[in-house]
Amino acid sequence: MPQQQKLSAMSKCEQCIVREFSALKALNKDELIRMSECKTAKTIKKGAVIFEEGQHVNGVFCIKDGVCKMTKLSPNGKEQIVKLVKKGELLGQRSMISDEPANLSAVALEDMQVCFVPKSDLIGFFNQNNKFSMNMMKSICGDLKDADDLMVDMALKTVKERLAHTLIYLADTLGTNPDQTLKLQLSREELASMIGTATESCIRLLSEFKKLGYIELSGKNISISNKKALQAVANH
Amino acid sequence: MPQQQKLSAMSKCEQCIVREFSALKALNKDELIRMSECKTAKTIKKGAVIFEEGQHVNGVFCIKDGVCKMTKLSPNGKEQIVKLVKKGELLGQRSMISDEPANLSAVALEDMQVCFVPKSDLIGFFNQNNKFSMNMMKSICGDLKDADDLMVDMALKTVKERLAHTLIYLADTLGTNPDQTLKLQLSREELASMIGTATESCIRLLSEFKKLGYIELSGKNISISNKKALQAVANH
DNA sequence: ATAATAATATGATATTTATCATATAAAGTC
DNA sequence: GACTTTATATGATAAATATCATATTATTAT
Repeated sequence: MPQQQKLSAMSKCEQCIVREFSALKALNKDELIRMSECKTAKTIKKGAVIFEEGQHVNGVFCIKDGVCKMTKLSPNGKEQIVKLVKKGELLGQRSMISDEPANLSAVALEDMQVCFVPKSDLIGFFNQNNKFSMNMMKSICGDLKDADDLMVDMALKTVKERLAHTLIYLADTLGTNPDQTLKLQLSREELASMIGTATESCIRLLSEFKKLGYIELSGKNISISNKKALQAVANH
Repeated sequence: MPQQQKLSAMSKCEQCIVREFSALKALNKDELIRMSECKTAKTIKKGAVIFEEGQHVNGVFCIKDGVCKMTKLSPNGKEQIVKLVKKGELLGQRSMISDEPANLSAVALEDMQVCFVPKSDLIGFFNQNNKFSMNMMKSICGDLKDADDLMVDMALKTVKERLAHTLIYLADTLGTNPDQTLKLQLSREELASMIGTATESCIRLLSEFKKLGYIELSGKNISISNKKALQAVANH
């Protein structure tokens, strides 16, 4: 039963690649074995909601595979993508640590494999492993820096600059396929809601970049053909 | 020598009001006494730079009195105010915890009284007092939530909405004088750089709010005369 | 396959916001 | 106090962006 075997291997945190990333890398073998026992593995289909703004999460999701978007709804019903979270990263820490309902919704952009670790168990690790707490704090500090930077970009950069920047970010952070297209496929609406603009404006600027020879478009696939030029747009 | 006495009282963390706010409230009397010995009290004049983007801070400033702005310079030289930090709050934690140069500059908006606590001493408190670490983490999580929310506001709200929101925020968070004017006096340029717009646009919208009877202006003094109306503008 | 639906694309126009110009008022400086 | 500089204010205009309309192309469902 190779299928069964695979599932059994999957369930051991001490053998999971994800343990080498995020704050989890501070956990020792014993702690990882303990985590194996308290975690719940889940498969999440593309488009499914992992948790929603306002919901109590009460634990952390550890992303083994896939990417999700963190979004917030404005009073007038528009959705803003605040950040993307990918393989190797954690989800829901802020809400868990603050003991507050989630501030953002998490929605899968691809099929995902995640493990849920309940708060009670994590608090145990916090108390007995200082390096783990410290790592978690550093990781949240990184998120804070990113959020501040993004806020400044929103305030000071034009939509065109933000689109150029976002395309480079998508290529650098989430990678490209052998044919150079971005691995993560976003709808134009999603791309627009990452950069904070109307879908039509986003489409128009993509067309413009295409005409200038900076990118290529075919359906949902986007590839960067002149990264230097895009970078120049992004930085001024 | 009442003056001398006052100074001596000021130097004891265990008697400082600020200890009741921020993550410091988790420290016990012994720890506060220890902190008194390692801290350095400083007076900072309005307009003075506390630390600058890119600088290594290597500790935390504890604000006993006054307000400062945290700013970031864009590549094209424009300054964005990312947040205000006031009495009772800490300054420089993110940079210290991440072990990175400061991401933002801190500039006094009023005369300030602050105490600097070196990193080495704080790390000691982190290691021996779990509640302190946890409080610090919660406080940074709060900052992260604020940053995310601000980012969404920048992306989805108009300049008018952001100005209305900011005026209410200034009144609620930093208070008003007996004559109803906002306690914190910002230049039009600073107000504009909080909401992420051109100074002229900010001035124009202030005039508009004045004409509508929402606010009153006299020099640098701003007072809110119709909070409900402003709130309505801010929320839609 | 074909119809129905949703996503992408592009034009026309309105709105918002920035920029440039200039006037007035306030605050520092000698 | 007169002068200089800086901040505030407002008009005129340009640029950026949103909105509405409509076509075209993909996707999905039957």
